[in-house]
Amino acid sequence: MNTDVLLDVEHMTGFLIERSSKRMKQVCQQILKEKGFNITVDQWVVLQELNKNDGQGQIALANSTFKDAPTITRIIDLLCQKGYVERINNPDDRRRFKICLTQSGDNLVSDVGPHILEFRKKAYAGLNQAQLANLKQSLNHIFDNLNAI
Amino acid sequence: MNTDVLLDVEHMTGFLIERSSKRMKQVCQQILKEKGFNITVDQWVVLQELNKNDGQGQIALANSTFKDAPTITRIIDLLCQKGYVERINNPDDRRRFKICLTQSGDNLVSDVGPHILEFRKKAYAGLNQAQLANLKQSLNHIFDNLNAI
DNA sequence: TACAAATAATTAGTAAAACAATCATTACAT
DNA sequence: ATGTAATGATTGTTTTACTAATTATTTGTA
Repeated sequence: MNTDVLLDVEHMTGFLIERSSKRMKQVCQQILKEKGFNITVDQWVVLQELNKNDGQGQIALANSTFKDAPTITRIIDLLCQKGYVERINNPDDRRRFKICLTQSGDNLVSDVGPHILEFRKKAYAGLNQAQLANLKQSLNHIFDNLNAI
Repeated sequence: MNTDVLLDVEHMTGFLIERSSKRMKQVCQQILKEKGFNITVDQWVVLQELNKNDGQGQIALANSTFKDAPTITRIIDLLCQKGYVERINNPDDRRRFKICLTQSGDNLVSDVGPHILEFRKKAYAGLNQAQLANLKQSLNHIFDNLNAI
């Protein structure tokens, strides 16, 4: 196997994407813990999506958070246990739940939100709008390439 | 919470990084499965690192693959079971193992390698060297920002 | 209407990630 | 030289990801 090929720019990119992704999650989780919030980053992502669009079914929630159905089931289980979310029966389709933030969940989103914004500021410090736009574009390009397979 | 702030460029970037990272792993895993290789992407990452630098201890391996020590322990366990890797006792320091590719592991790396290179071609198709360099730079910038916290 | 296909959600099993705690061994410091 | 700290690896627990299989309900069709 050709070591030169393995060590070039293309080789590292996938690793760098995963590394940044992991580090962002690690630091974000650390902040949630320090501030005394008893949720994981993935649970936060779901709460935030519900805050934008409450009452979604689990499949819709899975799509909008890029998680799969079993994962959403378990995250919702945990968020229900913690009282941040409720499964509401949908009379129009008894297979489906409406997942809704409780008052407690709504309050949590309001409390956590500012810390997440502050985290993002730190994460993206020193990158200008053009660089961020390029970053987004390249990431979407790779994502689209892989969806076409 | 201000929805406008949540929906701007900065907001989405973290999600896009994670989404691309996940999709890359999904597609890569799918290729490994289709081609009949009985390893996970994370196991491949470790094998590949050993191919570059054989005989590392587990801590070194953890650092070079950006995984933590317990994760490496378990990945090495699985790779040993499959016969691709061996834990060699280190007489200089009896706390430490040398993790070494077996002949079978070495063959596997040679067999898998070309498929991974082909995968990368597809993933990065349509991005030129400058765009890839910018992507790397921005990802490293974010990573460095978060290591400074 | 009845039967088959599709959909929403759940369950089970394995792998990986994070964290904390533990154990053995080595290094250091007085 | 002995006790303490640091290091390498492992184990345990919880959460997430993926796959496959299952259940309940709805849709579509013959």
